[in-house]
Amino acid sequence: MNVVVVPGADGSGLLRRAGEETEAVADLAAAVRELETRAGNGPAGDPAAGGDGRGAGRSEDGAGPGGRGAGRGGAGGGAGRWVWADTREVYPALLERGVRLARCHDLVLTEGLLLAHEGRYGEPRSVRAAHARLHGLPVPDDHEQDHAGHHGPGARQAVLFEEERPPPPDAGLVAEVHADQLRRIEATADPRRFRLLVAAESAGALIAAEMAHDGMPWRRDLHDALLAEMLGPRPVHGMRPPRLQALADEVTAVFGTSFNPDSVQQIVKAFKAAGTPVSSARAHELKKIDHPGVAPLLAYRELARFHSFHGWAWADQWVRDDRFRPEYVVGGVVTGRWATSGGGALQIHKAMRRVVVADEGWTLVVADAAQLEPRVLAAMAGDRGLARAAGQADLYHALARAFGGERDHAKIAMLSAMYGGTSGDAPKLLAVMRQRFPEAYRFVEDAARAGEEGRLVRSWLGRTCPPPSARWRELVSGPEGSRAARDRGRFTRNFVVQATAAEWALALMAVLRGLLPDPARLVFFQHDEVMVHCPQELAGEVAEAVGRAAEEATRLLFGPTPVRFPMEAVAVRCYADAK
DNA sequence: TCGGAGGGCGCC
DNA sequence: AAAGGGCGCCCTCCGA
Repeated sequence: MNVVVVPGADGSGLLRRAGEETEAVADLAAAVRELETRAGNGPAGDPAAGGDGRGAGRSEDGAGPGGRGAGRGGAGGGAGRWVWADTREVYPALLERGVRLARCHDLVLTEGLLLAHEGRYGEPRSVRAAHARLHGLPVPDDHEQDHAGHHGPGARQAVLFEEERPPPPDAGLVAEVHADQLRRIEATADPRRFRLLVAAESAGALIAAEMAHDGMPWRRDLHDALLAEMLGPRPVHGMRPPRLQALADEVTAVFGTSFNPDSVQQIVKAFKAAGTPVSSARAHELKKIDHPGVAPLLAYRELARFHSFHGWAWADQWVRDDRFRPEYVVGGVVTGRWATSGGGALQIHKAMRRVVVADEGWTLVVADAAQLEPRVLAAMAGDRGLARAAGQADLYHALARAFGGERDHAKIAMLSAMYGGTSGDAPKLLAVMRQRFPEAYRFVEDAARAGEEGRLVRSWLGRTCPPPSARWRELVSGPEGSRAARDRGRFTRNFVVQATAAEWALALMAVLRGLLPDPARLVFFQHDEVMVHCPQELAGEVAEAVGRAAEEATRLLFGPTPVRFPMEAVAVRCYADAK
């Protein structure tokens, strides 16, 4: 049975079960826990669990979402769900109380998916807005509480705008919007797929909150040691670290005293004055010329980037108690990939992986989907030849013969087809692809054509791309029109593949979450890669769950298909040791 | 003083 | 002739 939840002040809230009156409860977490347990989703957490984030990642947090029986808590199930406006407004507080839930329906995320599908991309997604649309009333703007701008743990508690926030909608209104969404889902082109999309997106919202709660293991002592090794001792605020200053001095000595190595303009000007002009200040441009300033400048830039992205200040803000807790934004990318609103979790430099170390007696199970996007294309397009190759562990190797025996040529052909590449050997290789894999070729070409003509495209499950802007429509009928059309064609061409790959990954995580034995926890997700933190003795079981989740995600999306989605999991003590 | 644009580059 | 998808983040620069 579905239960509507509206959070109130001081841990209270409203609950409304289908067909019943709204019930006000003083302790929302306790009431939710009680109902979740009764619904057979397993213990929803230990009442004694405190709010200590680090401890919560360990053991006293109680069983997860139904423990190992909660496979149905994944993306598929049609059983009861918690229905609420926005997972980010409800779930973190429940997690603090040790409550974990199997399934939810996130109305704001779903509204976004539905609006886009209905060709109304970008309209306000709030429950109030949805309700107003439903009744033909004036639609309020989304009250932007996205917390972007004030980053850092605790930003969510920022009281700055507390006064201006409208009171939460009543539970009846929420239930009404939910019912309307269910109707609209049934009206989509393929309701089964769209239901799956909504379930996966909502599961993603739960997972994102849980990962922020549990945090990724992050050894601050190792991080500090790494920084000291690369940059020297920590400087006072605003100063360059010693190693960085030394490189800056070196560059300045070459170019003159007022030279700022962070200034692109000055770099280009300086190389021009030196008689070695460059078309840009990019590393690969600078590497082409012979000048004594190049080496120290590039070394400076690399270190400077490290200092500002992953330095002491970053760690102060994002790492606490040896846990990195970024803020994920589910569906933050138009293709359905996640984004982050702080912490840069999806751009963590590979060199930082050596500070990601499992707790004592625990291990990290790391798995990534190999060659996910071409496999997704093979499955979507129903191309027999490509699907046969995608049945192999190394898709590009299996394709090599079709492209004259060169694995690299097969790879360039596939990437060019998916990204719209046309440089180098791409045209020649795409001609081969068109001949040998006509359905796959046509699939991406059709998507590109749709984009060029200003039409919308959809992912496999029904996520819909944004419409072209008014500016684009202007441009496309002007003198530079073909350029604008091509750009949008490349976007839609890539959208269908990237968005479906994101769906597969979401489904994988949703299923995996339900299969994980307690107290194993998902702690990191990056597009096609997941990390689970678990006691060493569970590593084998977790690795096996990853494989099963990949198979189940494939079955949920594509049904029977010869395409394989290999997901090899390795158990490592340190992230840097994975692959 | 602040915000946006653009460059550059890390991740997928 | 060249031409490549999606992001976030930090920096400089420039104009309101």
